[in-house]
Amino acid sequence: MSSLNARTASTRVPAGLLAFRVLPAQRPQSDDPLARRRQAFARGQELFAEGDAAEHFYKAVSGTVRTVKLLSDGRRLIDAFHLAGDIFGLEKGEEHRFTAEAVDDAVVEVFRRSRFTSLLHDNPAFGGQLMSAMLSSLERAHEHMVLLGRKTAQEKIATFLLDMANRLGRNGQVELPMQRTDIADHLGLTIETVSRTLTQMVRDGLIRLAATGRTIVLANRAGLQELNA
Amino acid sequence: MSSLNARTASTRVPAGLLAFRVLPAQRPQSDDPLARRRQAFARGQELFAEGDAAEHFYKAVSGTVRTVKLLSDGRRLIDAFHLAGDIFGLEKGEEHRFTAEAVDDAVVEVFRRSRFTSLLHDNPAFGGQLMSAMLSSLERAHEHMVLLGRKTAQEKIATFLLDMANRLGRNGQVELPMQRTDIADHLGLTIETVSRTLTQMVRDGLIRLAATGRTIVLANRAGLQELNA
DNA sequence: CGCTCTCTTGAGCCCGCTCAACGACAGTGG
DNA sequence: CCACTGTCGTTGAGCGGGCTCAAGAGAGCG
Repeated sequence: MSSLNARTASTRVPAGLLAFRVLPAQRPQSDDPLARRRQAFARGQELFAEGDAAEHFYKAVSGTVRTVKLLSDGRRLIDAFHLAGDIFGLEKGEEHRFTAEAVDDAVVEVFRRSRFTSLLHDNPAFGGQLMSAMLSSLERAHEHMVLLGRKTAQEKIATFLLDMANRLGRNGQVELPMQRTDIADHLGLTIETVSRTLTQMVRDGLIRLAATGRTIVLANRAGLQELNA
Repeated sequence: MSSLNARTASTRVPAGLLAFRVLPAQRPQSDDPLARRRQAFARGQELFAEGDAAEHFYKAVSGTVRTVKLLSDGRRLIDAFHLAGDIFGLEKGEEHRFTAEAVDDAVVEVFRRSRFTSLLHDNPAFGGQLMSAMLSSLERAHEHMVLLGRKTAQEKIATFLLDMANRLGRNGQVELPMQRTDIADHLGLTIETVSRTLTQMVRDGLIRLAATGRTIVLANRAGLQELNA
């Protein structure tokens, strides 16, 4: 690991897509106690960066958002992919601890954090929901630590595919929203290992790959489950 | 990785230590709204196991508690070491998602989870504290994912030592409460690699090891910090 | 049709793993 | 008192899974 796998996905975006749009809130009444609004982000666009003031937190509405941590030399880890319903970007301190970027075109609901503390008092039910979301996030994080620390490449990929299929799959197949680099940086692997492992899984009859490589058919779910350890 | 490092620390305990004691609460008035009590656990003793009903959650008072996840073949990952003040064991669902064991003789404060939801309503301040503890836990988990997924053995050990020194250290030295196996299973390494890396750090003048190997002097904190990436 | 981005595939290497042995203690019992 | 036993940590030798470096094939787009 001489260069320590610091290759990072180019996140450049076609210039025309860079401007974001503030969408009208679903119900734009101004007395919404959560002060939420909707916002759309184009593929590759940054929602917020590590170190930014954490004035807002977010709930994914559609599309996919990745939260990213970087080491000083560029090595990258994607903590999580956030799909519809997932809450992210809520911080204890005053700054965001990671960067959030749109994996594909994504729409999120934006909440003001300043309302957060008062909300816990005025609306304990909302606090409970938030606590529940935090606990889910923590569970995911713990599971992912086991994956990163103790699973083989094959097991990592199998776990990842089953998870994505559970969250996005239809009829035994998944359309992955992210590219190989993102998968690698999520699983603590290199892009080459991800590619090779998928190819091997095709040979083993566990999955089938569509032409683009983004659509994956789970040909042998039981076989994948065995690798899920 | 043919046996995939499934060697696990023996957690057997001298028979005489196995009985635990329920300590008198600090202020044993029965109107404590948090319904807390204190409990002591001997080295190696289990607080709760993965799959147990999650009726309580815990706050470490003294000593060290590890939370552990196991794969089916015995591979082990220690999510975290919990020291005085840390909250752990709070679940979203009805079951504990990991096992908690005392690393050394430890005392914890035990909270009833059944009080949890009502507490959020009756005592929003407590809810805020709990939320804050959850967010801290999440931050730690995210940092640890970067370590597990992207750091080298040397960097993992350096990060670990600095973290433990910040939490437990005095006068530039730390008395580690856990054995090498625990360190390995926390960092996603083997016990041999932990041992070899520490030895190499001694050779490099970064640290000094006491005779027992548990006490570590940070001889060159700046050097360790550089490895912290 | 050239340019860029993404993914795949090959060849070879190295970091951290496996397997193995040993030393230092602590506890235990004859 | 010392032999016996189990635990914990260290060290050595050798291997292999996943990495690095490199090249090339498709797909999408201006």
